[in-house]
Order: sequence, then structure tokens, then C-alpha cells
Amino acid sequence: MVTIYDIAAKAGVSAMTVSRVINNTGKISEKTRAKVKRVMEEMNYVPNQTARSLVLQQTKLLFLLITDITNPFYTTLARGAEDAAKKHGYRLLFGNSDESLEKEADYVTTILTTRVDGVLLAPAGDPSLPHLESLRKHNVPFVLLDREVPGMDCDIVLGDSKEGAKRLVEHLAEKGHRQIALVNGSSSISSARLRLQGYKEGLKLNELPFREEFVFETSFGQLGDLSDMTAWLERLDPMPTAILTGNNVLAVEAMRLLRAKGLRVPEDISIVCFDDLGPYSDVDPFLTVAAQQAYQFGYMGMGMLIDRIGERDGSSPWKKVVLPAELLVRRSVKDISSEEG
Amino acid sequence: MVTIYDIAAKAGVSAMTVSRVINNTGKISEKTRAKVKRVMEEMNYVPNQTARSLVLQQTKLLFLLITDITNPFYTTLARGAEDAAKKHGYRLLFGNSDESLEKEADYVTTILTTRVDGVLLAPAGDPSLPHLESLRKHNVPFVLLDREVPGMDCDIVLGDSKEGAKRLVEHLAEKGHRQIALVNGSSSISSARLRLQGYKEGLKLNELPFREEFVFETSFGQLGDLSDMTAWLERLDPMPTAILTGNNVLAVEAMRLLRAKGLRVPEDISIVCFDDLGPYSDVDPFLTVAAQQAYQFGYMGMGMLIDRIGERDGSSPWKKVVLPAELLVRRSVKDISSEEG
DNA sequence: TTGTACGCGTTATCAT
DNA sequence: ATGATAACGCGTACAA
Repeated sequence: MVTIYDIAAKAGVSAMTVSRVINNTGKISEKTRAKVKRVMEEMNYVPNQTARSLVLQQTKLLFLLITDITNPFYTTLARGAEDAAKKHGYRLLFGNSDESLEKEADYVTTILTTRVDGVLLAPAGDPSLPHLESLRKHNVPFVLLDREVPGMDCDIVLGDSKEGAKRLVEHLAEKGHRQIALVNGSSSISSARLRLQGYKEGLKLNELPFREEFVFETSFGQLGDLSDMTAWLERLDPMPTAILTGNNVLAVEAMRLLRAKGLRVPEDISIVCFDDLGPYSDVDPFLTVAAQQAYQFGYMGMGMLIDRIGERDGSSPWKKVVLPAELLVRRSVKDISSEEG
Repeated sequence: MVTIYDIAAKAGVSAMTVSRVINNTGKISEKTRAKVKRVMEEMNYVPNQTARSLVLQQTKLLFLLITDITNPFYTTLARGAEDAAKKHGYRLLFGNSDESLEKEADYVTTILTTRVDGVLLAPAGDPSLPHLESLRKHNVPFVLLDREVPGMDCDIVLGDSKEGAKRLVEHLAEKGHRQIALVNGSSSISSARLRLQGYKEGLKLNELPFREEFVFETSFGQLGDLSDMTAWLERLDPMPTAILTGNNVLAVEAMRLLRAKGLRVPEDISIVCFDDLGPYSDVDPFLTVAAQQAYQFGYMGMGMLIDRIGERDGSSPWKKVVLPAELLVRRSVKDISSEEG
């Protein structure tokens, strides 16, 4: 491996001079600078970031932990995070916890041993608390995304889940729907709880009754087996005329189920969801959604993280950003307001 | 920061003994091992991977560079790569080149300075050659994914692009289609060239003429602006009854275009593509595809990379794996064999 | 079974 | 403007 000493020797200067040329620090005469640069070119020298990290006590490495790499919300978020990281000269390490606490624990270990300078993460849920405490104990700055964890004060970027869900219910009500079911993620996840709350408020606002059995709670990740959800749906009487899902993945799963049962969207049943489908928004049935600003989640979160890292000791108060969700009306909802209830 | 020396002092042993406990090397009495472990717990000690990397001359870090993080083919591939890496005790750094040579060049720099132990990458195209040569020059082992780069001998995992495209054309022909258009990626990408070739062979096999104007060449990534493609389609006379796209992203873009023109799939025009849509396969219009084994691309590629890293000096011959693509018939193709030509 | 000395490649500090 | 020295945290080789 070509080291800074090899360059120094060949250029007839000290290692320190080479270091100064590399980092543009201190005063260097143009002549030596030119010579050193030429030798570096000749020898294909590349600085060793590992050695640099050791002495600088920083890796210039950040970590982004998401819960579902196949979900366009998170991949779009990842782009935002990546762009912001690059802008500030950081490199980014990705991880995918798959909504699993065990995998999340593994990644926390990786994060700790890798000595990354900071972490941006969507926690698997409330039980993630010990993981966050571990980061805090080891002085690893972090910013939470999308989900709050009770008991942990920290920087965070959230979507307005309650308001978004409420709007979706209102939209359905305006179109004449009175039997609205909810397929939601686990109640151990703050965003799922808020979406349930928004759903309830939306119902109340339209003087529709809340019925426990119209809510199906499952995981926000891909389900694979749909038998539980199928059984739930078949138990309902009357059948809902519309389904609201707590995120985009569940919307796709719901559509998969409906297809299996031979039901068309929106002719036979309407469907709306939280989160947009990214590139797939334009595919039939062209879903009506409460779209979150996925890219901004990543971009702003990363900005907050880098700000936090930049702080000396004096910790400024925790920041909490709430991004509104936008209702995008497409054509997965049928207007049944003129029909019989 | 808690170091190995802090542990040693508190446990009343030398740093070397602590190191042995951490790595399970050498002989240690159960008593000291227990005591050291206890102290490590108490002090929340976490080994510094940076220091370890420096002395060991390996980072236990691998890099996966893909060209489109929003494409389910690559995210599924990423899962396979991640699983294989973890199985072998490696951590994984992700990057997303967005089909851009410039971004790819940036990542190559990151790869070099980070001293990762190996790289798994889908090159942006033939012009990626200098990037690969740079990796080779610096002795960074790498395995190519999905795309060959003329002039570079190396390990590689490919899909059977030619055969897959041929099958798709045959399927269309069987359904009575005689006017089949191709929307393809850049001809500077080997897989696009092979898919074009398969398209031509499929036509010939069914005694259909190849017509230059029925091929539209663009980028494999998201297009954004569809005006070029729209203009192309409107120029065609006769209109194709079916479109074959070179990958899944282009299929979605094509459907976006068709929707804008008020054309239904498959009633007004049929569409098939290379690569599956992952979770979105079940969304209308339920695309017929030549599905690649995305997970296997990542899993096998990573295995090959780790094997290569494990080799001392003696380099075994380059390995080339070609994974077949499977035709999944769904319902985006209309059977027009009984209609007038 | 345990400990000592040294080196991995780089940068900060202090001299010159 | 440039250089010598020490230090970052850990593991290898060798010694005890």
C-alpha cells in the first residue's frame, strides 16, 4: 500500500508536508505543493481514511437505519438523506431492520463498533427504547424518523399522521362512504397509534360510529400470508365500502387480498392509504393517498443530525419537526353518495 | 472513550489479555476471562473497529453500489447481498449511482479511501471501465452485477437477458401480436444490447420483420419527462399492439404514458417487461414479465466476492454466473390471435 | 497463561 | 514554510 511516507520520500519532503497538501492546511510554497501533487498522481496515492479516523476521532461516516428497504417511502427518504450527507462531506452507511427488533439490535452493535459519527433511524417501535438508550450512553448523536419512542427525548422528524388519517376519512365520507375499515400497523408504533386516532376523529367529525371490529392491526411490513386479514374481512357485517390502510405496503397487501377475492378497486370497494407509492403511483388503480414528504424526511433529518454533531458540548433543545401530509386524490375511491346507504 | 487499557487497568491485567478475551484467541484462564468480561460489561466497553482495521489491514466492510435504489430489482438484490454479507461477518455499505457516471466516480473515491475489503457493483455502463480499472489497480476485489463491461475480465453475475427477451417476444407472438415495439435502456449497457438481440431473435423466430423505428432507446432509470417517448409512439404507423420494455422501471413509465393518452392495458395495448416489480407485481394491470432472480444476484454475487477476498495470492479463474429469467404470465397481454391482423 | 514492545497510517503540537 | 515527535486504539511477535 502506498502511504504518506512513500510520497514524502519520493518528493523529498516530510510526511507532514504531504499531509498539509492533502488537507489544504498550513502554509505551503506553490513549488512543493506542485511537486507533492505530482508524486501523488504518479504513485496513485489514496489517503487511508481508517488511519485518519483513528487520530481524528471521527469517521465522517453516518448511518441510516430504515425498517423496510422495499418501501418507496424509505427509499425516497434514503435519497434525501444521502444527498444531504454528501453535501456536508459525509459518507453514508445503510441498514435495513425489516421491522425486526433483533435485526435492529444487531445494527446498533455495528453502529457502536464502527464508531460512526451519527445515526438517522426509523425505530422498529416503542420497544426500541433500550437501543436508543444504548446510543445515548455511548454519546452517538441520533435523529429519529417517522416514529416517536415514549421515554426518549431527542431530535425527530415526524409526519402529521393524525391529520393525514383524518383527511382521508373525510374524503371518503364526502364520497358517501359510511362503512370505513382501517388496516393498520402495530399499536406499539407511534405513527400507527396516531393514524388510528385520526381515523377515529375523522369518523366522529362525520358522525359515523367507531366500531372496534372494523380495525385490523398487523405489521407495517410485507405480510406474506394474508389468511388472518382475509378471515377478518369475511367476518365483517356489513362489508366496508372503503378501506383505509396505515401505510402504502398495507395498501398493496390489501389490494392483493381483494384481487384474490375477485373484488375490483374502486368499483366494488374503495381504498386509500397513508404514504405515496413512489414510482408506482401511476399504476392502476391509481391510489388516492395522504402523501408524506419522504425526501424531506431524509433531507431535513440528516441536516438536523449534522447540526447536532457540529455542536460542541452545549446541547441546544431537542428539535421536533412535523411535516404535513398532502391529500392526493386519484381514482381509487368510488363516489357512492347518490346510492342507497 | 473507554479503551482496552481502561479495561485492563480496572481488571488488573494487561491490554493484551483483554484483547485475547475479546477475540477468543490464545489461552486464558476462566477466572481472568470472567473478570475481564465483567469489567467490560460494567464500563460499557465497545471495541474500536477503526483501530482494529488499521492494524489488521482489513475493515470487514463491503460495498454495494447499485444504479437505482427505487428499483425493486436492486432493493431485492440488496437484501440478498446483505444477508450473505452478514452470514460471513461483514458489514455492508450501500451506494446509489442513479445511472450516473459522475456519481459512480464519487463512490469509487469513497470506496478507495474507506479501504473496504471488497465491492459488489452494477456498473452504469461500458464507460465505467476506468472506474473498474481504478479498483483493480488498487487491489480492491470486486464482482460485477447484471452488466458486463467490455475490456474487463472479472467475476460477474448476469441474467440471461437475450433468452428472457426472446421468450417475451414469443409469448406476445403466440397471443397474436405482430406489431411489437421495444422501449430499451442505453446501448452502452450490455444487458440492453442483449435484450435488443433477444428481441430481434424472437421476431425472426416468428417471421416478423425487425423495424428500426419500433425501437426506442432511453435510460433505464426514471425518465421524468415523457415527451420524447410520446413523440416516438405517435410517429409509429401502424401503432404497435404490444410493447416490450427493457426493464421494470421503463414498464411503469410506459404505463404512465399510456394512461396519459387514455389507452388501457391490456384492452387497448399489451405490455410486458424484463424484471419483476417486487411487491407491486400484484397491482393492476398485473404485468407479465421475465422475472430475474434478484435476491440470488445479490446473494451469489456476495458469496463470490467473499470467496475472492479469502483467496491468498493465487487467483482462481474468473467466474461468470448466468441466472435464467423466468416468464411469469399474468394479465397485461391481450389475446388477439383471433382478430384481424 | 500472561505481559512487553512495536507498528498500522495519519495528524496535532511544537520547533526550527 | 517545513520537520520531528508523539499519539489515536488495537493486535502480532516474542518473551517471560
